Amino acid sequence: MHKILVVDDDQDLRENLVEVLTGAGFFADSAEDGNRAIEKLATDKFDLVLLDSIMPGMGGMESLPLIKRKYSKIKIVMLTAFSTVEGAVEAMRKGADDYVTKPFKINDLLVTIRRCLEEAKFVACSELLNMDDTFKCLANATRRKTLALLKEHDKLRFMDITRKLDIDDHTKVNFHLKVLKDAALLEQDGRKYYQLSTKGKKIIACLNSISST
Amino acid sequence: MHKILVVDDDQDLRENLVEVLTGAGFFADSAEDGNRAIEKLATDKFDLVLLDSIMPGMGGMESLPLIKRKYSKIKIVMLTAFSTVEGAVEAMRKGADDYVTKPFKINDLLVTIRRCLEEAKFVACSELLNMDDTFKCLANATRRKTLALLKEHDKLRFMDITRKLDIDDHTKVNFHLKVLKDAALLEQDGRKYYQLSTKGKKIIACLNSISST
DNA sequence: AATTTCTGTGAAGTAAATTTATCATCTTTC
DNA sequence: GAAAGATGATAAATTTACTTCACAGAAATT
Repeated sequence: MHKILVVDDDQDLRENLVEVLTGAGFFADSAEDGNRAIEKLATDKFDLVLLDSIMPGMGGMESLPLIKRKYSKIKIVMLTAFSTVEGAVEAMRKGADDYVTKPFKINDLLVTIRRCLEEAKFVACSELLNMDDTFKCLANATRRKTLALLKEHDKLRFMDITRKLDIDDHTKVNFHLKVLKDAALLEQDGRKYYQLSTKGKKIIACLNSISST
Repeated sequence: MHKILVVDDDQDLRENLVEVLTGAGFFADSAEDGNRAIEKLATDKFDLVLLDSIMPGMGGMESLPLIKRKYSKIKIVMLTAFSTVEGAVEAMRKGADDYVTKPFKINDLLVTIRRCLEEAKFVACSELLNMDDTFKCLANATRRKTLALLKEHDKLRFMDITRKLDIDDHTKVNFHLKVLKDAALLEQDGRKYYQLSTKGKKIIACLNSISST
């Protein structure tokens, strides 16, 4: 069962939402401002936070990046009364997963919540642990360099890669390309050009986010 | 020099923007709808796309996900006249990096553009290639499992880890913990509890994003 | 104080990954 | 159609990663 934290200074709305969410099959708890929310998040595990943007004490806009940074997998839906395009854009830039304007139809909110949770569907660690080939592949600098090359040049032929890697023995490159192909990080088109597969692109994007932050 | 593609059906605005952007030190080109934009992106490399949301032919909302999926590293700033909160949220959810409402002050737009490009600043591949220890670490399933365990339990002692991994020879676990520690993915506090380091947390978050999408 | 559990080291052996070397085929190009 | 370069398979040699074993001090239990 998914756990949702409702953060709003309006007690009526808070209690109401908790009731509705409970009725909709969620576990729901609530907090009256950003500080209390962060406390609750520290002790209890939640899947999603409904966050009011303006509250006495710490507001949603302030607590949003704090929460997102610490609990990156928790989905956050901003709930706001005085909504502007700028505010929405800022919230999304800060890491909100969705943004709902008050007053809202409760059904719309439920749809939004379900969609966010669906996106969060987390292959936990079981799948992560099965990515043995992928990680073994990435363990080698030559192969990572090859991926980087293909990221930059889109398509390359065997000897292009060999030369760009500055490796004189082409059979060594051949070995690594095979490993990469077996791990499905790259593929060859009809003309034998090597290119990143979808999986490969995803990995590269991810790796860049590791090293850049 | 950064290359920017202006996509708008209004010829005046298009030419104007290209001129201003060129004056501001960018290379700028333009396209009059989504289809033409996608064509231009296929032949030429761009760093950022200014995308009008409503155009005859393929609009920005339609082309946005197509562009983002194919060229994940290109930043996209939506430019829109009839702007609503819902529209802004939808655009951001679809992968826009920012959202500007027409009419805009040219200076505000430049600020937005520069910020987006700054964020895109790509540690290229040099840094990525130096992460040898990190990747070698992740190449081993036992070590990944250890990271996953620590992600879940925050702090664990040596024998806790050994038992949870269901490994009878504790010295084997010791070996892997040492490798993880050397790669700075985890650390020990004064009481010898093992926990994820900042780097380790970042890596784990990243790995989850690989497997979940 | 004696005993068990926890935490760790280092050497030596085993397994796996990588490199090197040898050879085969397939395309272009002349 | 022969020569030259591009591509790739396979096996042996080497390097690196991993496991096992023997041992030992610290901390907790009895």
